[in-house]
Amino acid sequence: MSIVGGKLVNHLNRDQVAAVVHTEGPLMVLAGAGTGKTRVITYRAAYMIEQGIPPEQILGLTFTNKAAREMKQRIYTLVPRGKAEGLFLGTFHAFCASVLRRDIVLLGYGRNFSIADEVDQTGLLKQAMAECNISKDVVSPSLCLSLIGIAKGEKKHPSEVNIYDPALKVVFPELYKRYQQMLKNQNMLDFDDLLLLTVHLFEEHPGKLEACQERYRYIMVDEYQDTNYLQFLLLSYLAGSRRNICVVGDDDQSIYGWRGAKIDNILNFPDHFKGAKSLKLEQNYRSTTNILDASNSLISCNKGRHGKSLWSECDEGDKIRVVKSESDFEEASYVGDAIYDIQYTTSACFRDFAVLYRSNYQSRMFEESFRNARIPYVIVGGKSFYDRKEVRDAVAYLRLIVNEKDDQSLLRILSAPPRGLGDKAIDTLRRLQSITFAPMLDLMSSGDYLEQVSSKGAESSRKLIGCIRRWREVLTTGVDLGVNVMNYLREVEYLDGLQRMYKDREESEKRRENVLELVNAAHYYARREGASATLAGFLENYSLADDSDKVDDVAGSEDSVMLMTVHAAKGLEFKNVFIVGVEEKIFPNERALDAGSAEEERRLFYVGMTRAQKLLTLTWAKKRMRHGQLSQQTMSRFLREIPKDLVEGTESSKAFKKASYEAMERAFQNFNTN
DNA sequence: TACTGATCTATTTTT
DNA sequence: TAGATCAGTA
Repeated sequence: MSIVGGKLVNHLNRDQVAAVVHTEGPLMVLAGAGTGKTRVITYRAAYMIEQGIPPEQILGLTFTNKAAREMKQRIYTLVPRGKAEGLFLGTFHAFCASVLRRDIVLLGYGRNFSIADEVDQTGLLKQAMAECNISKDVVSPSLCLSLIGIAKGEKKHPSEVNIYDPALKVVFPELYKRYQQMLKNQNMLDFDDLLLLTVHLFEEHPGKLEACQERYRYIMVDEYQDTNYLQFLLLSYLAGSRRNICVVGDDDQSIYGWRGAKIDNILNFPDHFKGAKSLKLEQNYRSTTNILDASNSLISCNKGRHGKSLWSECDEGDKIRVVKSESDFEEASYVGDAIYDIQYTTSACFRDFAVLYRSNYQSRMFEESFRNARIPYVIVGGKSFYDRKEVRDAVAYLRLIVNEKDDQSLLRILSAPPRGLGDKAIDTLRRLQSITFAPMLDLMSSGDYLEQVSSKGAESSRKLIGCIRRWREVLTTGVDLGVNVMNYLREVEYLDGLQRMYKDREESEKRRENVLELVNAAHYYARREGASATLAGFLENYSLADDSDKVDDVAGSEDSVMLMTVHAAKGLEFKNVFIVGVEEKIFPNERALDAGSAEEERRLFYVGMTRAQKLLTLTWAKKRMRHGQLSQQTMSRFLREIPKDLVEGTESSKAFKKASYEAMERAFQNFNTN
């Protein structure tokens, strides 16, 4: 029982050790916030390797690439050099993508499939609605998409999905079918398909499943509370009769129910895997006892929990600050002010602070305030680099190279930059496709098409297609990826086209830089992967990159306050945390309440609270602009659920005065001592 | 076809 | 408030 010479017990507490050494048979570890969940997973992997289990037999599944990356790094430091080689540690989606890249041909798709993102999905669905003659006034595309997601996540036939809207109920199965057909025609998979088709593959080709079972004999799953039915199914298939499956999670931190996560998976694990050992980790190493007690008492308002109570050897610490402001504006300036104030008293860096909110739009007020106060900040999530229009356009050009059936991408680039191909050309393509079912890219070089568009359109079509075909030869080799991507984008007239698309000089330059940033990413990717680099591989990386991946890009390099949603903050910790907008209808979110997710909102708030190590501040404002209108706000129910004796209440205007008074006093003292 | 300005409307979280 | 969409014009 040793890890790199030392005894396990020197690194871990009793419960953690128990989890690490239980390697055979099903195991559930209920790990509260900050109880060393990652430590257990990484030590467990290291321990197994040390026990002589070949690393390639270990499969670790996470929800984010970041979590996977961090665990991998930690495992590598725990075992002797080279000993962890071959271990698979990645997201569910990445794992499924890798399985499908090998065998998806068996399901009638091409191995060069593209992965549809939300924009592609919406485009596809809108087109499906148009073809089925369904007006978007009757059915909202976004609702429909989320229902499709739920249907897939629960592996349900479209007619089995619970739909309250009678109009949608009637057309849903048809829409679903059409949408799915369009995806397949374009050789595209949406995120849910990655999981669903892997399950199909295993069901229809048992040999493929057996091969996987044979290879991956030990399975570990992080954040098990966020798995949906498909993921559960996948896991139970993979675990097979060996049942060497270890899941780690926290039912109190299940915050993705709206995306189909089934908290029941973790609540019922002992039933699903009979004879499973179950362990609880309750010693928290992160927060002060005040923060823990407050969090515990908030979460205890929920029903249907495994029931856990976190404790800590840390001291009491400061009380929770609850700050009332007159307005959203005042709230934002208070937070800025408080950051400076806390910096003075605790010598904290900017990166020791996080401002957490329920919804992305809430960031704006704080951005302005921080800019004025000269506080460096980083916004995590929201409209990220990859979501920028010019980046997406550039990616569409690349996707078309890899997957010639990708009509979504073709439609995107047709008028970016404008090249005389507009509605007319698109109509023609659609019409032709409804007859021939050929990819639009092919149709564009057909005589029928060229005859029907203007001579200018025909000319630029020929040019565009020629260019794409030429570069396909070059780019699919994967050689000099960065350079070639750059030259392709130039030759296809995208880079220079930016100037025509954005006539404001400054703006077009900015957008050009962003595209070059993407080129750069391709370059880095190519360097990292060496000989195995392919354009397809780069695009897959891009598609599966998640929001938390973008955290370290910036966080490591600069000393900045972090602004993000509570969802994005899961798994992170900060010395000082501000949860802002703690008001009814905002946190808990109004629509979530309507949807009956009050308990999930509470768990979300719990996640936010437990991010704090030292100081937790909860702020709310009496008035704020909502939908462009002034609205009177009331304090969130969550504030009432925290015991009064753990709280120190203030009003921001008073706190302001107090802070500035203290700052003056300090300055005065400094003046005297110097 | 492409661009402009006006109007509408929706604001939850995202692998 | 701002983004998305639409209708009308060059």
